[in-house]
Amino acid sequence: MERAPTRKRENSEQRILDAAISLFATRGYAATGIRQIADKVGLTTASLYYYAQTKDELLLRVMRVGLGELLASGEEAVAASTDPREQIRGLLKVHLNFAAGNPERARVIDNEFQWLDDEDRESVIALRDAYEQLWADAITEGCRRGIFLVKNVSLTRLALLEMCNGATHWYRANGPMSLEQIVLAFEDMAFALLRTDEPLTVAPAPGAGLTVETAQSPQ
Amino acid sequence: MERAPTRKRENSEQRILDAAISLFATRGYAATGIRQIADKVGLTTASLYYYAQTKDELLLRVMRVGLGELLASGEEAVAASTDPREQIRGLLKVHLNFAAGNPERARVIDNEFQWLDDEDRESVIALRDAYEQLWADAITEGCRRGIFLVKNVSLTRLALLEMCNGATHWYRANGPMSLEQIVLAFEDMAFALLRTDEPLTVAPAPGAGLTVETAQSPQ
DNA sequence: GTCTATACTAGGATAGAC
DNA sequence: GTCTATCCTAGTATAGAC
Repeated sequence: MERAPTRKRENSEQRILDAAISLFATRGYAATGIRQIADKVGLTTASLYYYAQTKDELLLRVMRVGLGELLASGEEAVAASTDPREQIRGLLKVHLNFAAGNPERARVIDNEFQWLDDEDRESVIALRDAYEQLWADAITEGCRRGIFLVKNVSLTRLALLEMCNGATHWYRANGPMSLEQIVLAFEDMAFALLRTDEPLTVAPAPGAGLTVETAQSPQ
Repeated sequence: MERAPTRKRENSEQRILDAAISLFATRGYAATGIRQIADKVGLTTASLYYYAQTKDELLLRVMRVGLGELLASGEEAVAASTDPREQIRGLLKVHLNFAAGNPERARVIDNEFQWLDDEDRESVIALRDAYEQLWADAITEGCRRGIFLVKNVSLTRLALLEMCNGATHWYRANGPMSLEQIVLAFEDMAFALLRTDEPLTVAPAPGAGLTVETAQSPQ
């Protein structure tokens, strides 16, 4: 029937979620009051309850939507190539775009899921695990083919993701490095990590043959 | 005169700090009530105020002590050798021992300094910066000598530290990897990161100007 | 859809007895 | 050194008018 209420609803709904993201990111979920959210949107607390029945429903929605997008983008990136190197490149781009493109939302998703109740947390962690599995699969497949050389897939995956998430702490849109430059820099670091060090542990004599292992099969 | 009050005081004081660390780590500073701290120690909230005049004085003490220890250990590790590789090895060991040896305290130090007032936060960040500078100096010196090859010292330092801090999230004392094994694995990853891929394809002219950026914010 | 008004709980902090 | 008792503020959430 009438469209006005719907338009209005979508407006306030999104504004409430945006305000929640911003406050959850800077003050943490627990320290954020619904009064603050309401103030930021320009509504009263009572009005918030028209859109969400509890405070943690807001958090849940932020996480479900965000992780859903991340997972979808990740799956798309992985599907774009069968070459593990290209898959990692794609995942890096997706992850850094996500982390730097909306660092507040990324920080909330990263840090606040302890506040969800058991059931919700489980469903959110399932999304996160599915996403991390994309990385694990690409790394494992790269190792299987001898393109990557890592001793411990899980440790490497954690190091890579942790490294990328660091960007949510220091990335600024108007900083000295563009997002493209950052992606390139992280590609360098990621591919450095994806080769085990052992073949390199002998310090190269300067000037002498700086033989660097290129990606090659172990046989 | 009497020693009893002193002994008593030191006992409760440490117990209060330990309880605060544990609660700040699992629930966050803002979501932790002084009533919870008091309950955990077995005192009343009024008694807490005998030891600390405000809640954030507890947080400040945790951070000052912790970062002070970390900085001292870091300086010791760096002083133990002039070889940047050994310095990095020492810093890795110090950092991982700190992060895994008391992950709760490490998480508090890492995540909660936003709650300090401006003056206290400044002094705490100065400690953290001094510690991070140890890493930056070791990396820079390694690059100067042509031992390390990194494009961006700050980005690499951040990636390394972020990677290590990840251990506070997943390390368990009774997990499948011992702390020694983890240190070794991180040494591999760290030294992999400290050589960028690209410059290695060209043998660096030894001693010649391998111009390396000095420490600065990565952006 | 948004409001006013309000219920109820828990927060940090203090005074003063023991 | 630790307590009881209490102040005041801010928290989430709800009822019901408009």
